[in-house]
Amino acid sequence: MIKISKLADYAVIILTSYVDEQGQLFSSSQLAQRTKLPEPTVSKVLKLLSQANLLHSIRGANGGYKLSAELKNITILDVINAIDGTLAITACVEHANANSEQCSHAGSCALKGRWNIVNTHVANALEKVSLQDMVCPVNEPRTVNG
Amino acid sequence: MIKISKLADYAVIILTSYVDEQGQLFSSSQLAQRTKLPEPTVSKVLKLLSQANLLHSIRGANGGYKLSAELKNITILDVINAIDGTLAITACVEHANANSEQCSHAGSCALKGRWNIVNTHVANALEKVSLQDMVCPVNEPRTVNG
DNA sequence: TATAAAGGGTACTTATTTAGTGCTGTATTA
DNA sequence: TAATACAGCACTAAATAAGTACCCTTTATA
Repeated sequence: MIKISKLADYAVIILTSYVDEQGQLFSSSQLAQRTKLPEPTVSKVLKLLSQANLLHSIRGANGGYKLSAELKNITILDVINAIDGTLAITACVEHANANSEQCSHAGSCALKGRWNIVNTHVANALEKVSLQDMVCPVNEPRTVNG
Repeated sequence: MIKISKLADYAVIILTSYVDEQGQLFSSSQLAQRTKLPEPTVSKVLKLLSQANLLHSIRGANGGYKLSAELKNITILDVINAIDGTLAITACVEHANANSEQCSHAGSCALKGRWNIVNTHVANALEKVSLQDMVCPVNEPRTVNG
């Protein structure tokens, strides 16, 4: 099954919880409360998001996290890259990115590098949806060109 | 990490191995030899592909499998659907398809149903790539509009 | 008509991946 | 300097996927 990890799902929930207070600073415990997700998990996600510069962190007392950009400028692809690392649809693509090697079937495999096409297509698709798109009401007209 | 299952990967390898003999009938052991994949696994994949009508199976002695359609008319989405069931990017989408229920965070979750947008985009992306696209040489010009 | 070849289905075991948790360290403010 | 909050690392447990084995059904051919 091709699916997005739960952590990436949580990340979207956490980030979109800023929707009406996009300049605000929230601590990890506040975000856990607001999203009703377990705090240790929220904390883990927040760390990953700040490493990827989707959130800006402020340490010390009264610290917390705030958005580095507006929700409309953060894409689902950004979030997935932040949580799971670079998008890699199959092992072939993964290895190709990591160490320029072909997979173990390279010799007999007619698909050499072909999965990259699929990977690019999926990345493009994920890049077309912003977090703002994820949060706006269903009955509100939107334009997302597939 | 968002990735395609190995079985789906194998399925693509197996199906594309027909490329120069698209009308031919091959037994599972022949296909295992040709693709250099383990026979039990090939056999498992073949069953799934024939259940999804991507392959037509012929039972009995001298039986085997042959393509139900030309490679150019089979998409990556078809293969993934055959192997993994209907594409469902997140648990939300999965449940929505299965039993019309919202996920456990539905009450507090601002994303209700929104993952469907992403799901649709990814499905569209996967539908744009055919097995023929996966097999033709890299240096041969192709047109795949992302 | 018996036998062998080949697909069909199911269930089980093992391996891999992902999720979740906890502990310790560092920075900052009151 | 004490309290608060982020940072990083490592470990455990749970879920998922992969691989394998077994027995059943179908059909061609001797």
